[in-house]
Amino acid sequence: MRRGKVKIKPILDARARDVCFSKRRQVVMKKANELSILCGVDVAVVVYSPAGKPYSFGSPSSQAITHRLLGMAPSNPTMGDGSNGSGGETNILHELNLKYQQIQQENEVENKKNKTSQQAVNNEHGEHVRLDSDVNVLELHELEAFDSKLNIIDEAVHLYHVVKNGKQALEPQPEINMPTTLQLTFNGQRIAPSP
Amino acid sequence: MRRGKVKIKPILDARARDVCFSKRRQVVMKKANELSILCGVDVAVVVYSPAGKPYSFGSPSSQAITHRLLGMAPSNPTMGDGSNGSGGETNILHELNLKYQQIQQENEVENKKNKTSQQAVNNEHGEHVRLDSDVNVLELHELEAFDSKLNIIDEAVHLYHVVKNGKQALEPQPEINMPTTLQLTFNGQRIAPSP
DNA sequence: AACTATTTATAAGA
DNA sequence: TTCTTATAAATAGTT
Repeated sequence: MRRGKVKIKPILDARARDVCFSKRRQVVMKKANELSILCGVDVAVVVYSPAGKPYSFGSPSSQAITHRLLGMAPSNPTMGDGSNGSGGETNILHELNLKYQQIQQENEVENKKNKTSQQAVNNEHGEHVRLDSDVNVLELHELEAFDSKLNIIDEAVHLYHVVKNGKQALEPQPEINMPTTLQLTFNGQRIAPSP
Repeated sequence: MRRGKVKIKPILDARARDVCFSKRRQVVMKKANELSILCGVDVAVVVYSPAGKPYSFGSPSSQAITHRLLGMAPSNPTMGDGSNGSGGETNILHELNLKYQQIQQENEVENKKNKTSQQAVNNEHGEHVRLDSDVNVLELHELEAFDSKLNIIDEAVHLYHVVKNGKQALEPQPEINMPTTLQLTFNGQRIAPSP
């Protein structure tokens, strides 16, 4: 495995290419996210899969719009210091990105815990069991972020429809606003689609 | 040096932040370039330094990808590749629909993983306990949805921006299209600066 | 999807 | 700023 360094040239095999794409795309997005958080800068990434599906990441590239959507005044565009974390206006997207990163870190921790202590506990049915002490906290974090996310996207998409098709297009919104596929109802209610 | 793993949080020290930015920016650009070459896909990256200086990378060009994302005709028909020539323009709605399908698929996968019914129990310490299978699934589930959510937000917001302010609203940002840092112009031609 | 040998990337120190 | 270095992360191929 991995004999010698890898040559950067087009991968001909479709399967290998798709696998590589999937892995590397995640890494690019992850690193873009890390860069935006670590350095507090604007980052935007758009990637198209070999099949043509778009993936994108943007930290405060959509910051202004987000603030607009939330009815907040756009933060001062000339932030020379860059240290806006003093506690004034909160950058929603940046916070969400931070939370996202936090979730990832916590998730990694949890995964490692699971791996190391996989033999933790089994209940009488032989099913794996573990304490949910910090699990609840983790879920709360995720729920909060998820909730905010849903709200923002709904508003963004909603606004898009209004601007594009006019106000009469509010009700239908057949394609986009349908949370049909995502049965991830949030808001403290149930989350999983419960198969 | 490098004791323990790095925690992703805003770097307060300006110098350390600049150094980190410089290094990580190069890496993001490099990996974006490698991704575009290895998998033959379109990639665009825009990064603003802490000082506000823009750096960008794009496989055909960040502008072309932006146009593709918006379903606009490319400015210069340089190469008539068969990617989008199948018929008609790829509009944002279609792209968003594809993304939603993707989310749906991901959710379905996670749901299948989550088939085992769960049940909360209490351990000998009286602490609340539950099966971790659904917890893990739930975490993954939310993370994936969260990630996808970010993507959708960015695109929807971007589109909203364009529709609201017009196409020219994209151009006035002369910084974005600057291929400043990486001169890795790629098109099947030369790729790496040949170290 | 998990594993692994190897290469890269990273942050701090010099 | 560049170089070094100990450690972590990423990678491609295999299983």
